Amino acid sequence: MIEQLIIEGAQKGFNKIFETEVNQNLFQLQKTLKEFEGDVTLVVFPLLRFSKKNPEQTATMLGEYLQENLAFVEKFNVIKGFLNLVIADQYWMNFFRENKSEAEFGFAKAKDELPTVIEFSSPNTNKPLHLGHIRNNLLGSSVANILRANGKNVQRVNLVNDRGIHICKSMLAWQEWGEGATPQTAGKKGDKLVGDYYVLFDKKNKEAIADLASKGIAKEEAEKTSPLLLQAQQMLKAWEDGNTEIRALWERMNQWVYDGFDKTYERLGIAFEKIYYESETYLLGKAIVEEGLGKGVLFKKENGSVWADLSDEGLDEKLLLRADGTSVYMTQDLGTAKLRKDDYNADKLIYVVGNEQNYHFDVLKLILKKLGYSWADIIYHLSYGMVELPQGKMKSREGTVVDADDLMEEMFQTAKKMTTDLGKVNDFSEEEAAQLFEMVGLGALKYFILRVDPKKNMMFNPEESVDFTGNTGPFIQYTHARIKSLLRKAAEKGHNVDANIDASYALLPKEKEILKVMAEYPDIVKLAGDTYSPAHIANYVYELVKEYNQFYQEVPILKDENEQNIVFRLQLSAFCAQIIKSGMGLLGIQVPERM
RNA sequence: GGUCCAGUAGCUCAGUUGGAUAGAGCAACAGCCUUCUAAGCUGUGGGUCACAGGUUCGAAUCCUGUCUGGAUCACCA
Repeated sequence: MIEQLIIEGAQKGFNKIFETEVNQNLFQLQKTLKEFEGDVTLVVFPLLRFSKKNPEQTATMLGEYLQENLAFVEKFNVIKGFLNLVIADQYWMNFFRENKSEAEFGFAKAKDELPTVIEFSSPNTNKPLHLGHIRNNLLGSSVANILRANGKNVQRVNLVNDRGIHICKSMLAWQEWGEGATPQTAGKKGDKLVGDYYVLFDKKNKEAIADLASKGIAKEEAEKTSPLLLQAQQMLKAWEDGNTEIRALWERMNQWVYDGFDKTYERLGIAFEKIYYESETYLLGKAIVEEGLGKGVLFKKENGSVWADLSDEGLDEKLLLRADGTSVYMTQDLGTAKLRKDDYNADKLIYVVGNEQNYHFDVLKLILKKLGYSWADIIYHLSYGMVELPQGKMKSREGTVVDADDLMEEMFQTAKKMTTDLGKVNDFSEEEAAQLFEMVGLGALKYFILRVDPKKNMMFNPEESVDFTGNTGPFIQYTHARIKSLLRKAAEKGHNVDANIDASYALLPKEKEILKVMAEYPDIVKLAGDTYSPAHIANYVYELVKEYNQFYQEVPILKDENEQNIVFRLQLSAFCAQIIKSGMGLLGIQVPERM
C-alpha cells in the first residue's frame, strides 16, 4: 500500500540527502490529525541523530525530496518534527476504483492449510444459558468469522459438560417431584425445565440441612450428610457404573436441554462444526498422566495421588489423579487437548473461556510441555472478563442471572416498540417488520457486547445501557439502510451508479476523509498475536459510519447538478455500505436494506 | 499472603509501533426537518489518563513502587 511506498521513498531520500544508511523502521507514519493539512504524516524525530539537523530542516528537506520523487505526493508542510504529506486525489480515486467492485472487500480467500480449532460456549446441561454465555458465544463466533476472513481454516467446536453431580441433582429432583413432567407438558424449553429442577434440588437440600441442624447436628456435618446429596452421589456412581435406568433418564433429560440450547444458539446466530461431550472425553488424559509418571516427569504421593511439580516455573504442585485413581478437571483437559490436536491435526487451538481460568490454562500449557508435547504453544486462551450488572455480579442463588432467551426477547420487544413509535415500519408487511425487529434487537445486543475489549470486565445495564442511538448496532444498521434507500432513489431518478468515474475528479475534503478511513479496512482484519478482538472491528466500523453521516449531512447528493459528481458520491456511498455490511458480518450482525 | 488482569470526562467505552492540543456516545444546555430516512447532524460545557518516581527529543502507552477493584491459588468443574 501507499505507506510502504512512502517509507521506502523516504528512506532512499534520507540516505541520499544526508549520506548515511538508516534502518527502515525509523520511519514512522501516522494519519495526519484533522487540524492540519495533509493525509499522512512522517515523524522525523527518530531521524535527527542521523541527519544532524534540527527537526524543521530535516522534515523540509525530506518533504522536498518526496514531493519531487513520488508522483502521488502533491505537497507537504512541516510543523515541528512532523512532516505532513498531502496525497493527490488521483491516488484516492485509484484506490477507490480498484476496490469498489470486490464483493467481500478486505477478505482473504480460504487457504489450504491446517485448521485453527476454536472452542467456545461450553455449557453445563443443568442450567439455561445466561448473559455470561452470550459474551462467550458472541466472542467465539465473531473471532471465528474474523479468522476465516483472514483465510484460516476455522473449525468451531463446543464442549458440553453433560455429566457430573450437577446433572444428577436435576435428575433426582425430577424423579422425586417432577411427576413425569416433560417440556411439552410443562410448556417450557427443555433447558429451562431441567434448570428448574436443579434449583428445586438446591432448595429442598437446604431445607433438609436446616432440618438436620435444628436437631443439633453441626452445619458442616449436616451439609455432608444430607440425604439428598448422598442420593445424588449414589446416582452419579450408578451413572458411572452404567446403570441402564439412570443412563436412560440422563439421556432423556440431556436431550431436552440440547433441544433448548439449539433454539438459543439459533436465535443468537451461532453454530458449530463439532460438539464434544464430556461424557465421552472425561476418561481421557489418564493415559497421558501414566505416561508422564513412567517418564519420571510426574510424581506419586504416599496415598497414591499423582502430581505435577511446577515449582520451577514459580507455581505450586498440581494434582492430576486423585488417590482413588479418578481424574480431575486438569486431567480431562490434557486429554481433550491432545484429542482435539489429533482429531484435526490442528495448527492452533483457541479456547474462549472466562478469565477466572487464566491460571488453569497457564498450568495446562506448562504440564503439556513438561510431558514433552512440543505443540503446547498452539494453545491460545482467549480470556474475557465478567459481565457485571448495575446491582453487582450475577448470582444464580439470588436470582440476578440474566437469562439469554429472556434477554434476546427483551431486546426484540424494545426494538419493536422503538421502531414502531418512530413509524419506521408503516409500509412493512408483518413478516418484514418482525425480521427487522429481530435484526435491530439482536444487533443492539451483539454490538453492545462486542465493542468492549474482551479482556475487560464490562457493565451491562439492561435498562439504560442498551441504547439505539450513538455508538450502537442500530445506528450502524440505520446508516446502511439509509445508503441503500439513497441508491434506490437515485436509480428511480435514472442515475447510473455503475458508471465510470473520471480520474480527474477533485475530491471534497469529506470524501477524502471517508476514503482514508476506508483505506485502513484491509488491515484491520489482519490480526496479529493476541489481538483477536472484534472490538477493533466494531469501533472501526463506527468511525467510518460517523464520517459518512457527516458527509451525508453536508452533501445533497441528488440535488447536485453535475451528473458525474452525483455518480461519484453514490458510488462512494455504495462502497461504504459494502464495508459496513462486511464489518458487521464479522460481528455476526445483519444489516437491513431498509428500516 | 503469592500470581494474573483492570483503573481514561458524572456514566458506558475507544485510544494503533511511545508522537502533535487525550477522543466518541449517553446525560445537560443551545441550534438544524419543503431536498435522500431527525435511530441523524452542528455547537457549548465537562480530564491531576488512580498516585509517585524513572527511561527520552517525546509517556495514557514502556519500567519500578504504592493505592483501589476483580479473578485465581481445592483429592470442585
